[in-house]
Amino acid sequence: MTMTTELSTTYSPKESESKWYKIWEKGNYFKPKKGKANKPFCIIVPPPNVTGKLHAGHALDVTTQDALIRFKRMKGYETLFLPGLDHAGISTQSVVEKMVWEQEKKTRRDFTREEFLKKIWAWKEEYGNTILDQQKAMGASCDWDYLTFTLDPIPNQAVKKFFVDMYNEKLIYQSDYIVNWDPALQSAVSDAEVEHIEVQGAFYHIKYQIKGSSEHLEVATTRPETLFGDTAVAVNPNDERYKHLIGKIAVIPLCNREVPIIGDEHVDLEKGTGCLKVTPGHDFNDFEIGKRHKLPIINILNLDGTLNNCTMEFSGLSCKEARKKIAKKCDEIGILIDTKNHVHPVGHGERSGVIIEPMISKQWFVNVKEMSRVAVEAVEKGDTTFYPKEWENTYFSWLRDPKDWCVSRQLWWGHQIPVFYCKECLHQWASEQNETECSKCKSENIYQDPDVLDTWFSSGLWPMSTLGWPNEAAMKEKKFDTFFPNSVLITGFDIIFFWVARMMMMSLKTQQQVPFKDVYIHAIVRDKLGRKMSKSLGNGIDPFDMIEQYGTDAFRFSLASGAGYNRGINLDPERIGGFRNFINKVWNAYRFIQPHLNSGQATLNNLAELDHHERWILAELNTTAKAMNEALEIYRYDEASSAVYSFVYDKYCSWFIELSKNILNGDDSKTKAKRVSVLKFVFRKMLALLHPITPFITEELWSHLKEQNEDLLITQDYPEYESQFVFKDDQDKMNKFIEVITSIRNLRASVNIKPKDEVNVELFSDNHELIQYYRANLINFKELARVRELKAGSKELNRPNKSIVNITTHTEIFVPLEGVIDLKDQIARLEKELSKTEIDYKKYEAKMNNANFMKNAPENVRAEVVQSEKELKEKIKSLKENIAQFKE
RNA sequence: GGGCGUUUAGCUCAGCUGGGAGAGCGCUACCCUUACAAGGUAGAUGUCGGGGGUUCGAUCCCCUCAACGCCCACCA
Repeated sequence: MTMTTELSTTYSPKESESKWYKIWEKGNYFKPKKGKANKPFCIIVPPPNVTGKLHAGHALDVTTQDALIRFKRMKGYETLFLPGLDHAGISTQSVVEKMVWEQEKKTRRDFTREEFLKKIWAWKEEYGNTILDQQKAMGASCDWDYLTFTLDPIPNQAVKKFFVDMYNEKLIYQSDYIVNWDPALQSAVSDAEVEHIEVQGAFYHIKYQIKGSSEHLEVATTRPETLFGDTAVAVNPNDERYKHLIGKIAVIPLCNREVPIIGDEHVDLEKGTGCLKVTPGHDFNDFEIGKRHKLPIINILNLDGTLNNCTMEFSGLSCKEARKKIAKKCDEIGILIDTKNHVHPVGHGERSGVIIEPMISKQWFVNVKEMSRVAVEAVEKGDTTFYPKEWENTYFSWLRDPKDWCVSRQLWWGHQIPVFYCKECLHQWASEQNETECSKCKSENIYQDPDVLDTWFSSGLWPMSTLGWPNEAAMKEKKFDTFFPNSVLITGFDIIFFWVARMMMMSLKTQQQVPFKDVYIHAIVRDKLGRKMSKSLGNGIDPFDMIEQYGTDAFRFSLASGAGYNRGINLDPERIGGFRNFINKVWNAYRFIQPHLNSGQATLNNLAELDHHERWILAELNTTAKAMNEALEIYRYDEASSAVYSFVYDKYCSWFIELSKNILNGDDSKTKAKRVSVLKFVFRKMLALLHPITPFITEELWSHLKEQNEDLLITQDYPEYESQFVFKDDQDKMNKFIEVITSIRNLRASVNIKPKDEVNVELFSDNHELIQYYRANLINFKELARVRELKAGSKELNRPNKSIVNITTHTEIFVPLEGVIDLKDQIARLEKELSKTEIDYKKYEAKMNNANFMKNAPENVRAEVVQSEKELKEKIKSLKENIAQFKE
């Protein structure tokens, strides 16, 4: 008895999505298991910020990573997809500070450190997991038992170990150095966290008097307010204009401090006036000049960026206000010579958005010189490969010119720096333990460095710490040796410096090997007009809306179809709608075969029994499997998607299902059973091919198609290329069949024959094999082009009189008509075809007549040209003969 | 200032080591045909940014110009 369930004509994603995710997760399907490939495969999720909400970029992360994980899992790899969360020091602390201010009108300084950290932890517990739920909604097949937070004990242990080892090697050092100071955060930040933005400013030309002389220097500066910090004036030693002044004394306006005039090559003769005020405390270049000339350093700023008490009546003002007032005052006393508009780049805090002030401050630095050299070498040697390869340049450009990494942050939320100070003997030491007494004098009067480490310090150790390093028991439990190095890192290009480079350095330093074999840099998701998604533009696409509207599978397919070696994906919700339709197509293909399922088998026992169309669809399936395997191996999700899309739509649905209808509706039960088996066999393979990209609908349909003893689709074998399914001749013939059918349909449409009305068709060919083939396919012409009677014969035969005609290579298609035929129309159509064909033909003819081509072109190209030339010639002959006939 | 990238059908983009240009969406016409109107059938559209070169042959390689975008860079 055939059991049929009523199925809706449209697929509704919601139910199957939540259903299958739970079944997979509860059934431990996401856990690493040894499979037939007997190799590990591990991807670690770039940990999203706990402040975060899933955005389109994360959705792309999940899609590309999960598709690969599912693909490899099906291929029998021991797969681990490792999830995590990042404490994101600055962002998270800021969010909580803002919240506390709104709720209690208090700043963090109104609390003790412990009290405030408690608030952040509470916040993290409450909101931190939403993004994980969203990843689950995207279908991420992570082993959630591996979930790691960057502040968990093991990452903390990793951070301490790395820091202490580096400290003891003197590769981490403390120094009074000029750093990027973020006045809003009141913390140092690293170079990578500074964004240079072009702003409209001005060059102020100010007169600096020379002591004991009537001469003066004209200094050009964009920052007159820093003149209180000037400790020299510099000119280029080769500058004829000023050379004679070197060694003399200049007097700083307003404060009348006397400073030397020095010569330094750094000064550009062309820029400004060629005369530079040197402020070593607040400018990176000046700091270097100061070092070279042993100049004193004067700090003129408070930690919040306002001017301090070295600045006379200007103290307490912001730089911006002070600049205005100082310029005004200089003007009043007649030393402001000129003000010129000037557009120049100014560093802004990546997180805070405020202007970064270069300031001298005692901070911790990592000496990255050697580590970056090793990291560059590893990629040059190919230990790690970037896809697409061009991104290696970006990676190199950062690491080949390394600056020491400022890692201390004056924040509370993060890994506290494991350095201790003794108040008694002033001893300083680093330790992985929570120290209670001085390691030297045993005094208990000690304290730990209050600062925390840059968030990227713990992120850099992520591939190791998530797998248990440096805790040996944890490493064993988490199978460090199996999953490290990871197989591939998938992320966006915006964090190549921040993250990829640091992981490379820190892994090579601690493990003497690279952290991952491949790095796939995916595109940045933009809106449909190619603009960055941003709150201010309001053009953000919320993944949850997309899932709600179109279903996760459709959303994943859209992202996959846009993910190749490109830099941007312009995501248009309408496109997702298109893929939703595709998903629905799969659903309906299932609805078509569903009533017949019981009469067929899931396996094909005897390939020799298969008919032409069955061999054809298997060959097409095989081609698709090959293309998908190859594409996914090299992160060409776009190619994989388009291959499977075209197979499902253009091969299976448009032709194979159509060609199966007469068999399924017929009486020949043996033929029918065979056809159902093939439909089922191919459908099952098709689901497997699709599964990595669209896991939910495929698992849903698999549950209807699987045998009782079979497990879920997520564990089934991924279809591979198989030589037994190569049927080249059937593919060629089928292409011919499709061409002729299309041609008949075209003729019907050209004279408005109703879809229901039948026509007679006569085919004339110069190819005997084709004639036989057409004759054998009578029933299919009937089905697909509403043909009543089909004659196929040699071109030697007479053509029917009143007909409409199309000409293809090797075949003339005649549809005899009863009524009046518009000869003009007919001739026009054929002549259009003729001229097109002739243009084509001439190209080939020219080649054949080109001795150089015949001499130089490779054999296969030549053969192709010869073949095409022959076929086009034949077609032209047909066209001409028929046109002549109609003109008579 | 340095570097990278992009420019192909109305829109978004493929086009692998050079052999004669493709997809999706959109558009037009006709169809509710017994899997699917979230559908079917047929159809239109390209000086492959401009110019030059290499080659038997260039969307693809080289040079050059142009437009757009991104990244890096010490605020004279």
